Amino acid sequence: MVEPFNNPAAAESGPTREHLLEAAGEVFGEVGFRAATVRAICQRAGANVAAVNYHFGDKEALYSAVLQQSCRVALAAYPVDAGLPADAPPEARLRAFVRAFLQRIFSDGPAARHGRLMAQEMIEPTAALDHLVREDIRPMAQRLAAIVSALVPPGTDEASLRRCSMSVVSQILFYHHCRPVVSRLFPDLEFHGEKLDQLAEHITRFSLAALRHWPAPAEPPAA
Amino acid sequence: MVEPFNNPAAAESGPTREHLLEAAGEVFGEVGFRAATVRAICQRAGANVAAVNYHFGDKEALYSAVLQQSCRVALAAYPVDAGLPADAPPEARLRAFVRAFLQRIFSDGPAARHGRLMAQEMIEPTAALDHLVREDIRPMAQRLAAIVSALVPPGTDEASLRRCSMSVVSQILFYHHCRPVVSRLFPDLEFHGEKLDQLAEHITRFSLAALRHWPAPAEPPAA
DNA sequence: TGACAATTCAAACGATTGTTTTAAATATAT
DNA sequence: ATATATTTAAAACAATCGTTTGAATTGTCA
Repeated sequence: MVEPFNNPAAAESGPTREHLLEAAGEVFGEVGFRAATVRAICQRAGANVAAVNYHFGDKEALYSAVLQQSCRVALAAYPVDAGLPADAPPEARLRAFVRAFLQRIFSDGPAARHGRLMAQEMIEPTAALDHLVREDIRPMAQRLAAIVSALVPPGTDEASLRRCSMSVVSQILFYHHCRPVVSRLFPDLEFHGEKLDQLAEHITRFSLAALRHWPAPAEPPAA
Repeated sequence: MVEPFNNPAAAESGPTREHLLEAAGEVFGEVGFRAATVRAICQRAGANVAAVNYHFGDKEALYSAVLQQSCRVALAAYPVDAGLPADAPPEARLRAFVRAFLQRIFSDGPAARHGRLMAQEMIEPTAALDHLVREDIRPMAQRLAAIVSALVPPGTDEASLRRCSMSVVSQILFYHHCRPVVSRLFPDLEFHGEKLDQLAEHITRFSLAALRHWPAPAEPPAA
């Protein structure tokens, strides 16, 4: 056996594999999948150039492993409900959702990598995205939908509900996805500490104002 | 003279240069700056491999030219105010702004390229972004700020105003920037014709509901 | 037409990419 | 300790990249 990368049991072996995952997370997050070179990753990991192919098969398999691990790390660091009971008022749950999401994206630690990786995945989707949407993003979207559903008038149709959910997340993701433009337009903006909390508060208030005053569903046309 | 690319007067010479701009717009829009190869561009333009360096100097200069031209094309195809008088009611101006922005991004024609190029510029900003922010994005941001300013209560502070503007554009850009995830979550969503108008209407209503009731009373944070 | 500039072309250059090879080093088990 | 399997290491591979070169071609004006 000279290629342990397809051995599921060996997936937790050796420190080199861990170092590669760590280094690859940094490099991929900094320059993206395509611009990242296995040589740069291996150098940062203190490993040989052949280490990636030996431990993971090829560059893309390493990237896939990085993406899934970074998602786990980010969600573990900043849980969706931030320790809030499921029966808390929807306003509080929305506020917690927005805050945790922003922190997950703008944190300094390794949790921030996931945000950068996802942003790059939006430009050049890889096969790893399907797995991620199925396992992590869809459940999160359903959680938000539940919160939004408790805020809009009862009987709001499904399509409006989905669009309202997206109006909420869009405000969160915007500052991250469009950071190059945002920081050029407003160089004084910051995205950590108290400033991040203020941003979360703004998004929450804006969304609450819209959702609370969302027009009641129109009368369905008689069939 | 064997390098006409730095001759401003020669910038409008020959059909090859135009073909290169056209082909480069397509290729850059499809795969991004880094993944695009000058060979692919030249092949699509029916030109020699050396044509890019001859007419533009290097690959990045060609990209810069493409980015600026695509911005002009997109703004010409879908103007910001959509032929609306400046003294129209702010609600109508917001609706026109949102609609034109969405159409600019999701159009099928060459105007759509600009959206894709900008999305990639968010991931890997090039030197061309500074010029673009200065010349096109900032004026557009100020137009939106004027509309928003007419909708929120007078005396709203500058920071809130900026954040509200961003809450509006964020909803527009979201569907474009996160399309890989959105279309995996909701495969039935479409972004053209009537569906696009409905989306514009949603974003307008959501934003109007929020802005008209700004500032919304914040829920006291859960203890 | 003839001279000169502008443009195109095939070919190659130098650098970098992901990956493979082959052998040496290390760990593990008998 | 010996044999076996696992892991590391240096070197090279084949492919592709942006760019350059120098000659051939085309266009232009006297």
